Amino acid sequence: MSEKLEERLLDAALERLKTHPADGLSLRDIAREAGVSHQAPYVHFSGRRGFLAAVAGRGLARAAVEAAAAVEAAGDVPTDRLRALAHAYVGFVQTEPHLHDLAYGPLVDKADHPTLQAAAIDYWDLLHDCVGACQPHGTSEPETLRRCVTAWGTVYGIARLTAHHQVPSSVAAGLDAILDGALDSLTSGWLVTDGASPDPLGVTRS
Amino acid sequence: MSEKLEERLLDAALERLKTHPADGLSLRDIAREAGVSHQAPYVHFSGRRGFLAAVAGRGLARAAVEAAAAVEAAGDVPTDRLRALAHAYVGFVQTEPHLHDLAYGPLVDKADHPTLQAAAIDYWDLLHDCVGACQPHGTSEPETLRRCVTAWGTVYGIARLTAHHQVPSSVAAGLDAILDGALDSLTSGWLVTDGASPDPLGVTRS
DNA sequence: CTCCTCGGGTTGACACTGTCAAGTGATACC
DNA sequence: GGTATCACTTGACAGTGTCAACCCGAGGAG
Repeated sequence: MSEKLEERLLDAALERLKTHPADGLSLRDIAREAGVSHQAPYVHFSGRRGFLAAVAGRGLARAAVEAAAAVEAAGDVPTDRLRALAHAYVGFVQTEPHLHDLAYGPLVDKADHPTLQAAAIDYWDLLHDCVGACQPHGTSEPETLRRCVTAWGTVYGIARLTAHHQVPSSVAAGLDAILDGALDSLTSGWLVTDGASPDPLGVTRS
Repeated sequence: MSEKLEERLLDAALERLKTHPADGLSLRDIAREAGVSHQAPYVHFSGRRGFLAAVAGRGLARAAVEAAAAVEAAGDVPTDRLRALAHAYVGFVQTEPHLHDLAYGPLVDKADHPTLQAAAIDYWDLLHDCVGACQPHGTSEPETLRRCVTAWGTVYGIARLTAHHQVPSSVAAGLDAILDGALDSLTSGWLVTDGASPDPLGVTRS
């Protein structure tokens, strides 16, 4: 009873998400677990979607903080920082796949709750910073954005496919190697500025 | 009334999936639409999960057939075929994101229905063939599998992120360019056989 | 022809869900 | 003291998935 009810409900939902997918999550169940009536959540949230969005926002915000810490701990080399972000992201998807699905899936819209929107922006900014720092001088902003999406998509896809057991387990076991290989491939491709054709000899120019 | 009820139910569900996400799909609603009682689906399917799995199987099987046709139409050059597969996959995710989510998401397990399992295997085999044909001579099978997962993950991630409007719309508009760039990056990286460090000068050896 | 089985479908019930409407009680303010 | 507000409860309603029982027509066995 120490915390406020609003936070207790969110934390109970996050706890359940660790083991159960989001679509089966019941407002009444959460309320029961918190020892309040089935209508209590409606005082703090605008229906089920609003509640789920708030849950996703809280969870994603925490994940973003963890990821930022991992990036900081990785030192100053841009590719090391990007790699740390990628591994943090994969760890997030692996340990909390249902939360990740909720935050970036169709059950909820970023417009449903401001904290979700804010957390998504924080995470995106982190990605943008890490990818941007890996770009050679003179890379245009649109190209950087495209590379952000490519990098995110790559890590996202690999992480989600393995988290939901869609790839042979023998392959999933080597997830880290796959991820590192994909990142190497991405970053080495970035050494070429946009529009230009591949020019391996240009890699050393700052 | 011409078709069998089983197929009418599946088709009605696939139709609804084109516009509504799978988690809100109601068995009773589907049954009503087909003009039968709310219990009729249980004659043919083992509960909701079994029904959803069958729906996903039917939809994924069709998508696999379309993708295979697109690959064939692309000619004989391996990278062209892989590119055709990637674009077909992205088209599938873009036009039927909810069906894709259902087939590869946590709402359903491949073990829930044999047709889903078979369709998933067909699609995977298609991927494996296309990726395998792009590998230089002597690439080990485990390495090929890893590259399958990397390629699938990359395309899957980029497609799903844009389909669910998680990236800035200005970037999503250039989806094809992003996809082609990612594929170029992947395939050029594959010109190096596994274990060896990057060696740009070796790209021409067969 | 009668009897029986059985697959495809129906009806009815149950527990459960999200959500609307109204009520309650304490706390803060004029 | 009165009153407005906030956090919460109680009660209802429609809709859902699922279990159990029933029904009915076609097909085969005797």
